[in-house]
Amino acid sequence: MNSERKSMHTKTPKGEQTRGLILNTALGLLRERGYERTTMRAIADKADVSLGNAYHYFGSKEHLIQAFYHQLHEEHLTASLPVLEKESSLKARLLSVMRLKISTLEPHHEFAGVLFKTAADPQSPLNPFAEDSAPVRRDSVKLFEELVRDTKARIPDDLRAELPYLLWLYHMGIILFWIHDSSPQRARTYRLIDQTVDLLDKLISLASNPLMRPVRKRALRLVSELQELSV
Amino acid sequence: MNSERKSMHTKTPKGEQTRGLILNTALGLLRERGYERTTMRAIADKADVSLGNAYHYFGSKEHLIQAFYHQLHEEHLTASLPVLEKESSLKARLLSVMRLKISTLEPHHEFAGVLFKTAADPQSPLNPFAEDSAPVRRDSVKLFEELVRDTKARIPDDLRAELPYLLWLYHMGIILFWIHDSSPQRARTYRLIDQTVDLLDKLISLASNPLMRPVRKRALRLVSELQELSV
DNA sequence: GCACGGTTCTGAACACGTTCAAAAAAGTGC
DNA sequence: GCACTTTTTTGAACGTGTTCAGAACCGTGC
Repeated sequence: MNSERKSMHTKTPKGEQTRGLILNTALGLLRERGYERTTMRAIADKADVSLGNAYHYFGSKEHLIQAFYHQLHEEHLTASLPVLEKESSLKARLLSVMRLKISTLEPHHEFAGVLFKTAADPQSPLNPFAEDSAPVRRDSVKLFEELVRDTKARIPDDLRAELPYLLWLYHMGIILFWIHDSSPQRARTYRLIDQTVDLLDKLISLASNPLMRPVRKRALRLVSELQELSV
Repeated sequence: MNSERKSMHTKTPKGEQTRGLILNTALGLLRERGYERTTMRAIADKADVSLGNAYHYFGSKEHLIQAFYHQLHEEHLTASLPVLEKESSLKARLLSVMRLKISTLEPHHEFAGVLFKTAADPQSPLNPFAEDSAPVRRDSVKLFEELVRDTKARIPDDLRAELPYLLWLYHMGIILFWIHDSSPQRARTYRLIDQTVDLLDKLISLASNPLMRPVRKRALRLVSELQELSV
C-alpha cells in the first residue's frame, strides 16, 4: 500500500533549504508541544510553507518523527561517549549508558509512546526493522558496539560478536518499560535498570563459562535468527 | 486526555441488542476486510445504525479491535485445551500451544500489526498493561497457568509461580516476531518457536538446579518488578 | 529573449476517527 | 394515562493526515 515511499531527494539548493526549514520547525514544535499537538498544518504554517509542500519533502508525519528520534539518539550518543572513556568495565558502562538514555528521553515521555506505537507496526517506516529506519537502527547498535569493545571481561568471541545486538534489544525492552512507567521520577525504571544490568553482568559471566558452551551456542544461533529480520 | 473512558454499559435490552449487532458486524468486517479497510462508517452502515450510535457503545475503534482480539483468544483457547489433556510435558505443551497460537492468528497477519502497534502505546486502551484490556490479558495468562499446572517436571515453587507470566511475555515476543516475519508460510516463526521452546525447556531445567538458586531468586524478583506495571 | 523540462509550491479536496447538541424512544413513578 | 428522567439514536460538524491537479518558479539549450 504505502510501503514504497520514495526517498524524497531534494534536487535543488532551494529545495534543500526548504526541507531544512520544515524539518527544524517540526523538531522545534515536537519538542515544545509533543506529538499529538504538533499537526502537519501547524508545522507548515510556522514554516510559512503550504501543507502540500511539507508533504513534498516528507512523505508522512512519521518521517518527521524519525528525524526527531535520530536527533535524540545523537544527544544520547554525545552524552555517552565520555562515559565509555572513563569507565572500562562492561557493567559500569552499561549502567551509565542506560541511565543516560532514559534521562535523554525523559522530556519526551509522552512522545516516546507514539514512537514505540508506530515502531511496533511493520507497515510503518518507523519500525526498527524497516528499511527506512535502517540507518537509525545501525547507529543505535553502533553505540553498543563501542560499549562492548575493549572491555576487560573475558567473553567468548561468539558471544562478544552478538552482544551489541543483544544489548540493543535489551535497551529497547527497557524503553518499552519506561514508556509504561508512571512512577514518580520514573523510579521504577531506574530500579529496573540497576537490577537488570546487575543480572546481565552475571549472566554474561555465566554464559562465558566453558561448561555453558552448548547452551550458549544454541542461544546464539537463535539470536542470529532474530537478527535476520532486520536485513 | 482520553484515558478516562467510560465503561459504556448498556442499560436496556434494546441497547444490549444494538451493541451486539454493532459488535458482530464489526467482527465480520474485520475478518473479511482487515483493519484499515474497516471504517467506523462502514460498520455503522452495514449494521444500519448511525455513526454516532456506534460510538455510543464503543468508545473508539480500538475497543472494537479489542473485542476482536478477545474472540481470537477464545479460538486459540478451545484449540489448545485438548492439547493440554493429551500432552503432559511442559515442552510438548508449550510447543503445541505456540504453534496453535500462530495458526489462529495467521489469517489476520496484517491486522495483528495494528494490534501490536496500538498495544505498545500506553495511551491506548488496547495496550496489554492498560486497565481496559486487563480481562483479556488475564484470560491470556490463564492459559499459561493451565499449561504449567500438573506438569511432571521438577520446578522450584518460586519459579513455577512466575512461569505463567513469563511464558505469556515470551508468547508476546513470538507474536512480535511473527508480525515482522514475511518468510513463506511464516517458516521462520515456526523455526523460532521450535528453537526457543527447546531452549526454554533447557533453561528451566537449568534454573531449577539448586546451584542456580541465587541467580534465580534475583531474576524472579526482577520479574515481579515487571509485573507491577500491570496492576 | 524564448521555449521547454524538471522542481518546487499551492490550495482545495478527500476519507477518516471522533465529538456533540439535540431529537426520538424507552423506561419509571404515580 | 401522564409527566419526568434516562437511554438510545441521529446527523452534522470538526480536526486530522494525506493526496493531487495544476500553478509558479528555475535552470538550460538555443
